[in-house]
Amino acid sequence: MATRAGAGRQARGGEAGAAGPEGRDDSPAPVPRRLLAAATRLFAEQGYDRTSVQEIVEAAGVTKGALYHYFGSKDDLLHEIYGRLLRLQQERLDLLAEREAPVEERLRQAAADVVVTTIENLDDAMIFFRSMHQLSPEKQKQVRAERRRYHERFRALIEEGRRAGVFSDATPADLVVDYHFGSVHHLSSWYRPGGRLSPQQVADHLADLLLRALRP
Amino acid sequence: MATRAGAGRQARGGEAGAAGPEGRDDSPAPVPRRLLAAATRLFAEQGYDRTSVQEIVEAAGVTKGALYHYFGSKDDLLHEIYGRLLRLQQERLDLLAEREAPVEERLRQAAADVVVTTIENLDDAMIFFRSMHQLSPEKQKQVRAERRRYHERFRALIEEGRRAGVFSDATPADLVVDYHFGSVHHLSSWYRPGGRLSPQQVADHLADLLLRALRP
Amino acid sequence: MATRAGAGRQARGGEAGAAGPEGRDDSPAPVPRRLLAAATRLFAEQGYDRTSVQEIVEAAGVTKGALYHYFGSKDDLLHEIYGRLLRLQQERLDLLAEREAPVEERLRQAAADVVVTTIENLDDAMIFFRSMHQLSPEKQKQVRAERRRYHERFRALIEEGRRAGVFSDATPADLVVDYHFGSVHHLSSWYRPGGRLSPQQVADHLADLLLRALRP
Amino acid sequence: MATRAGAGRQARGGEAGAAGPEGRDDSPAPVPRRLLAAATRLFAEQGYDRTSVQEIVEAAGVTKGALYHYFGSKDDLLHEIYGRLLRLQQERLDLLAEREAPVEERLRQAAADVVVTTIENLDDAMIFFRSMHQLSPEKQKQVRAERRRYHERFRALIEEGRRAGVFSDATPADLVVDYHFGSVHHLSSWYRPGGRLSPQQVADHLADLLLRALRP
DNA sequence: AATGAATGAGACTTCATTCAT
DNA sequence: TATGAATGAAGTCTCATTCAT
Repeated sequence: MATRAGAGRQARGGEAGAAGPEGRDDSPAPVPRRLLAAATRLFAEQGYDRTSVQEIVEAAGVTKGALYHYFGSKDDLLHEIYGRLLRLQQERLDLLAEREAPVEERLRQAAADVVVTTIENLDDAMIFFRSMHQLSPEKQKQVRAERRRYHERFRALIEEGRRAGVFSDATPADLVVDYHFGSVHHLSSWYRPGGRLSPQQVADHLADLLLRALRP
Repeated sequence: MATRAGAGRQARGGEAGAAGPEGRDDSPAPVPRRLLAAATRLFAEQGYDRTSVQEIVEAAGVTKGALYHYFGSKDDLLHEIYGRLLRLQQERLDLLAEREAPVEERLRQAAADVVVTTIENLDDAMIFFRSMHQLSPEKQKQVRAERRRYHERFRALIEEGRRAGVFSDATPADLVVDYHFGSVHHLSSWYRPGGRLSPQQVADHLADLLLRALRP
Repeated sequence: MATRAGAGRQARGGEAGAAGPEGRDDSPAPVPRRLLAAATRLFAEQGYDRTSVQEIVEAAGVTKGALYHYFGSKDDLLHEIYGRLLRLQQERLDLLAEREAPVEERLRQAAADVVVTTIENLDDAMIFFRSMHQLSPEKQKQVRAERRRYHERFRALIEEGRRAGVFSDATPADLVVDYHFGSVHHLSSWYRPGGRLSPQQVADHLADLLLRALRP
Repeated sequence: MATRAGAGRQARGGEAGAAGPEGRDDSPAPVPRRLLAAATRLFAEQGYDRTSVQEIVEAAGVTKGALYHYFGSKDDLLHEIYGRLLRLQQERLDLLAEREAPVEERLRQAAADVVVTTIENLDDAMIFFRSMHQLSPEKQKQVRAERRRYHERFRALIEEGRRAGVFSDATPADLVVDYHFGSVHHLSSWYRPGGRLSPQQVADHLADLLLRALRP
């Protein structure tokens, strides 16, 4: 267990090593990375429960022993996929929210940004929304806590705008947040790459709807 | 085959028979009904793949043979649960949309109504959004077609309002529909019965957000 | 049991009743007859164990209750199919063997006749050779006894010819019988209706091979 | 998939390893070998459909998981049993047919040899003739193709003899082949080890019947 | 760091037969 | 004479995980 707990770090550590600063690295991706990529694709295509460990290791070109060397369980793969997306979005939201700009501008950018990064990681997002309930209760709790932190930061922006008098307060702020994130979750149900609208266009439209709904 | 083909009808037919006109029917619910109720609860609690047929029949107090007498597969149970909710919501939308009232009023009612019925059937809804991808491809196609019909009806209301000049046309109508239904899907992720807001209050707020976003 | 034991008779009784002497009977075939016909086709197509009672009753257009009214078990259907073919061939052999004709002529006709009737009842024959071991031990014993009687009658012809000096006695007679009946069994493995040779031509060739092998 | 694809080879590879060059190897037979032996015996005794996977693994002293580690399905076991016998007989026929000897001598030896090897592998042969139709259609096709190759080689011998003028051409050659192989198939229906005639005696008689039938 | 054989529990589904009506 | 709901045992196969090497 203790040994395996460190495995996640190694998996991530692998990312940095994949390409040196000189950019000339044609070595194959490291094993943990290949496993995560295979798992992500398969979970998105078939669902978590329908994807067997055997399929994952075959797609990654390794054996089961290797998977269990790096990850404590199948469940760990799922958790790592979540973590990847959550860390990315939290980081970007924190940066955007702290910028120097009118609050309505920062909210618009944050609302659009989460749409763009969700579309750019649509497999991760689909897995997130479909399979979170398949995580072990313990890990589920942890993920939910990280998500709450994200929501809180977003809600704080709305309330900041209200205090500044630029947003209506007709609707409880957490309902507004859920309204917007509902549409973000929903993206993986209908958005298809190569569709009529580019990710940025979709993002601008959805952010616009949010801002319009908040007009006083 | 012939036997099973008729089973769906009987399963639904069972609904009407559950309570006589005098309302005093203490006979046990018919077997197909009991099975659907048990499956609904368990799928919502544990997810479709994690719920075994054995658990369902035990919860319903029948044997596996009985289940397969009425339903061709576990998959059929899921399909029937979807159908139940879809038929209900489609019926209500059709009624609301044809009323005599200003279009903004009809849209507001439709937008709120789908929220209320979703909350009132939160188990069905949760199963719907989490497990639809676990249906057989064929049934998935059928469900998607019915859902599309629902969306189309909703979208037609928005476009009617645009032609009447009461809604903005800043955003493509289908995006607006997806925006709203995203929040409906999302309900099962955060709404808990007995919470701060009643189903109707939540519905009014969400409908209000939609209408505000559509203000010209 | 006792009641059902009589069912076989009724099933056969049904045969005579199917068409009156006037030949104008457009009533549907009686239920036991329809069941046997369906079972014969399905057993030949799919094998005995792979054919379910449900399939049989559906193909016959009746219900399971009806089947179990006329036949004590699935096994009974198989037994009845055997009996039909065995009775037919035994009857014909007895007639042929008693004719007034040289023994080599009678053997040739008997050897050809069993080929023709086997081809004309190819489904029954296929079931016979493939599925006899799936009968209950008791019924299997009975069938084997009837078959032995058939073989004995055939062997007697060979020995009659030997005593008359027209057949070689290089080979034990029972081996000769098995040699010929092997090829009869084998028919259902390769003969296809509408092939290059008519049933009678195939029969003549196989009888000829037997007679040639027996030349002194 | 990849794992199972290799299993067949290992199963057969296991054969060579069963006894070392010194012949003193008391290690237990390898798992795939034990499984095949158990399956062969049980299929012959009870038939393919009546033998459960559970019975096979119990007889082999392993678990179900082990069976499915080596064989993709119950069907694969059947296929492997067929393959074993087919490969053996094809190999022997090829050797015999190419010998330096008069064609009637080579045909007689080939005709007798297939009888002897069939008797020596009577379980395999019984399974072959009773259960081939229970193979998956795809595998059935493959087996039929291999069998056809065997028949073709045999038929070529007959035609060679005809061209040499030593065999009658009264009967189409393929009919002659079917005549003989019918009796080979039939062996498992009547031959019992320890009977009146030894395998070789039976083989000589049956080959003799064939040769006598072919006399000009 | 990695293999892959083996486990054992549990998955979904089928089926011949019975019985109240 | 016939129905069809219900049974309950058994069927084949899958899977996450472990462990000796």
